[in-house]
Amino acid sequence: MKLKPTDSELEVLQLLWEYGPLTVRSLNDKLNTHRRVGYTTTLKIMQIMTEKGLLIRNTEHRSHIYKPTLLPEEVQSSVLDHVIKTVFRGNRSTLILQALGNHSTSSEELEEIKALIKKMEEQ
Amino acid sequence: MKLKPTDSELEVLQLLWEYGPLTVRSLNDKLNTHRRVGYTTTLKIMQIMTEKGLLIRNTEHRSHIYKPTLLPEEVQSSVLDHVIKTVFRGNRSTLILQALGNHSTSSEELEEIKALIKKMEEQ
DNA sequence: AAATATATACGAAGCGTTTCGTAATTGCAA
DNA sequence: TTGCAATTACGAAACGCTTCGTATATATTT
Repeated sequence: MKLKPTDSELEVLQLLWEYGPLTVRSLNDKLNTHRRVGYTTTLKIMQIMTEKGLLIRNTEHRSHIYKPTLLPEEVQSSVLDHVIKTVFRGNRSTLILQALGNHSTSSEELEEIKALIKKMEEQ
Repeated sequence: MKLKPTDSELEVLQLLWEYGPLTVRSLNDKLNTHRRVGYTTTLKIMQIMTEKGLLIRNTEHRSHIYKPTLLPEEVQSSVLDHVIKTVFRGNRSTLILQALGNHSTSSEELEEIKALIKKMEEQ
């Protein structure tokens, strides 16, 4: 899967993943709790995302209801692959070490990661 | 640091980090081993990057010599922060688990990561 | 049913990136 | 020193994203 959603598109996806399918109106309302965006701007972006296949919409009623075609994990993994390729010269572990090293990670997170490593080693 | 280099800009940076300071000519040559790009295209991109402060150039000689202003780690960390914020809802460990989980990681990489976790726990 | 409100559709402007053609400049060689 | 080759500078076109105004369509309300 070869995706590179824009930041605006990601905002839309995040909200739809969090709240479930929404109309343009309600999604725009939620967007506007964070930053000021015009209704028709949001409409246009969601229409383009639909053309691209990022969203599908139910047009039975007057207010169309939009939902993502992809799961968060699918988009995350696609973006991650792209970043690894372009920013980390294809070196995945460098990315992991960067993410681990440059910031304080809580001990719960560390435990979680250790557990996953253990599981991977057992295979 | 708030950066979001384009893919073209990252290509340039990667080559400069790998080979050291270069003229437009030689960088463009290296680029063209991978894909076809016109000389003036590369020139323009590097000029814009200089305006942005991503590169600095030595103009003593006729052929200017360009080099990055930032280290790979600085750009990596900045891009990573942005991805974590926009794609992973600010959740760093989700990114790490994704990077670990979705692909086969070699046992050397796993050892490297385990070592880093150990070091972090000891602090 | 007519007026009003709300939704979608359409089109265009502004901006940044990429691309390249062409002009201007500079160094080197004949 | 005149001409050629290489380099930078400039400008513009094409494209995609974001933004919004306006037009059109569709409900709802009075």
